[in-house]
Amino acid sequence: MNVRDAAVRSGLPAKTLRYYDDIGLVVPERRGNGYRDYDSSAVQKLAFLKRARQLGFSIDDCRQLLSLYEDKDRASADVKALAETHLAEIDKRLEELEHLRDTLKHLIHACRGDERPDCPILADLSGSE
Amino acid sequence: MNVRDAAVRSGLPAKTLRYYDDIGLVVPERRGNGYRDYDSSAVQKLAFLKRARQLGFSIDDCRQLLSLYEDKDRASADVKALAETHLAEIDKRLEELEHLRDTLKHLIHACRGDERPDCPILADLSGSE
DNA sequence: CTTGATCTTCCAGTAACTGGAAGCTTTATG
DNA sequence: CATAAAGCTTCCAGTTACTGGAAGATCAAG
Repeated sequence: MNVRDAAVRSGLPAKTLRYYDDIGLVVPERRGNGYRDYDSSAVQKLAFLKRARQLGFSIDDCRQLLSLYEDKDRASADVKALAETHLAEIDKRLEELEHLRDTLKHLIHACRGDERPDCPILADLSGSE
Repeated sequence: MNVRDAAVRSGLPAKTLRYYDDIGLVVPERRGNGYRDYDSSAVQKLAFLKRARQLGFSIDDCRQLLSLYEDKDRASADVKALAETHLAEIDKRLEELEHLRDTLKHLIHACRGDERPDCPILADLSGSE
């Protein structure tokens, strides 16, 4: 099947399929005319990737997940370890963002937001607390 | 003062100062030998930028914040509006990440993580629920 | 046979730096 | 004073994961 159809079935843009081909993530067969030819297993991998990306896994993580997915002798422990590492990163990012949000909320709350120039937000940024 | 000293005082890497110069964010004077020459007001702006970046503002936001900072006739409402927009983006990102985290946690919890191949994480990714 | 839709590759741009190379200037040392 | 080390300069490439667009080949329809 052509790239467009594979794109529709996998839910990814055709551009992304070409990109995944370029980086060797999902490499389809080629027809005589040079067109990419995706079979159902390729489409399945693409859908897998879409979901994995939605879960925030990096392309590198996806590469490993994909090879675990295809390895019928895998240990689920390896998958779990990958996911746990990823979860830890998300948790870290969450903490950072929450801290950011709290600080910002605090500053915004303190700012009158009128036509006068004095502003606690700018004061904080300029380090003059 | 040279780029290194300005870097130390502002808390940013010298590379970043050169970058900020390139993009016209903080453009120092130049000495006869071509060396950048930062004065204390430039260092102040750099420190301001460091803090603003720490709060997650984009470079574009920083540009506006900086011009508001320098505009003594500014309205604090403008600063507040910028910050509120930024806060909304952070809140959105937080929701997304929290959703991610919950899904991942759920999947990880369901995975035995032993040497056997069956794995709910891969099952979810492959769409076979 | 021509038109229009798809396909191909390749280049550039995104955000905000960071690392490194090649080369000039200044500073420190013998 | 000569020289070497340190610090400065510019410029190019790489990072992440695509995305947009141009130029050109191919295919399907009428």
